[in-house]
Amino acid sequence: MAGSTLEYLLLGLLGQGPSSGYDLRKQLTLTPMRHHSDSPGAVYPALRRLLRRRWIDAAPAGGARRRQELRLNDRGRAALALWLKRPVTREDVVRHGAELLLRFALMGGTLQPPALVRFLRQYQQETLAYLEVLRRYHTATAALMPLSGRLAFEHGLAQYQVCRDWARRALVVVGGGAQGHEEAPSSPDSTRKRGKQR
Amino acid sequence: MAGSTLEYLLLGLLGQGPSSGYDLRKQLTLTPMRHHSDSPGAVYPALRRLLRRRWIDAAPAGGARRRQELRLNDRGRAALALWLKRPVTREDVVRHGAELLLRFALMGGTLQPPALVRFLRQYQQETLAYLEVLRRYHTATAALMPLSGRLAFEHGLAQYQVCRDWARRALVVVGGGAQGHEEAPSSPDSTRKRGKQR
DNA sequence: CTTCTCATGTAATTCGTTACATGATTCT
DNA sequence: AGAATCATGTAACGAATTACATGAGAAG
Repeated sequence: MAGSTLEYLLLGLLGQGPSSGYDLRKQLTLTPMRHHSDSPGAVYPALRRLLRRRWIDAAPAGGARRRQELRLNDRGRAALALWLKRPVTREDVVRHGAELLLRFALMGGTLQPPALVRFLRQYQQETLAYLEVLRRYHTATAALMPLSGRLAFEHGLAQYQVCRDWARRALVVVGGGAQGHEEAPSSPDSTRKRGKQR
Repeated sequence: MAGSTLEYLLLGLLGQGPSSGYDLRKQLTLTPMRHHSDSPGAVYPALRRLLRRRWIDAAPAGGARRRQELRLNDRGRAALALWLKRPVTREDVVRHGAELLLRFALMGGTLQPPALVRFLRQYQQETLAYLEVLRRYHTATAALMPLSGRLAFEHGLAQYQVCRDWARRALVVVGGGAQGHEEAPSSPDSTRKRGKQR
């Protein structure tokens, strides 16, 4: 029942419309943000696992070439939604940041805005808590670390600060920045805009 | 000859002094920045691979308990240095960022400052080139992406902007910020917690 | 004297990587 | 005709994860 990240990525791509294994691979190849492999030895076995679970269906596609059209079915859609709606754990934030962002990216296709807001709230909360841990550790041990170790640690710190800032901004964009629990909307600078593009 | 990231991490930890498998696991557990597992099923097999390659030596440690003291030997030191001095490729920057930072963190123990500078120069160059690719892709396709996809992509962009800023700052700190090109005024450019784009 | 921590491992499973294999079709 | 691309796979291997196993000393 589990499913790897690559499987869910393929599921999400198929959620945008039926495709073939070959075209899915091409999408993985051409996307510049490639955390995942596009090798046939990864993609095709993953697709067959999805077929075995009946999360997708295969049908020979019209055309001269040997080609299978893969299509996300209802079971697959449900499995994908279940994955997307998983709670954001500390473990996810610490060790599977890329997977979390993939989940968020794929949410737009099927889930409604409130689900995005829920995700971002949890993401923000766990990120803030983790940042606090990191900061504490940093002030406690920075003096003892060798220079390169300290710098590397500070790189990690900056990465999670970006996560925090991004979550705040994303909450504003998707419309969950103001209301909700314990966030006093009386302060007018909560919707402060920074770093707009274009 | 290959070696996994975890193996090199263990090698690096042993470079700071002999230890036992159990203590190595504890170090992995207690570090807040844990990209790696501390499970015995990962650590002990990795240590046995290192033993098989004769990169470390084992000796029963004095004391009442059953305990092995593992010690990095010359072959292991050479293998670690070889790994640390590997060139920074685009592939590394795109898909193995955490491994790169681990390499940098472990450099402080054995390599000299010029090696750190070389690493950071390559890191900076590849990061800048990759950022250019990402930026181009972003301006070309941002309008077509769904909202959550666009936001996730911008998260990735911000991550690599942090990498760029960190590399610049690290170069200044380790003393390689002046040569080559660009400026290096002695004024501390505390690029704190904000990556902005033009 | 039982429980906790120390300290080391094994087994089953899963997945990704690398490399190779195979035809068919389109291009030149 | 030959090369490139399309389109799908397989095989061998390495490594991580989870869960379980074991025995001994320390602590209450």
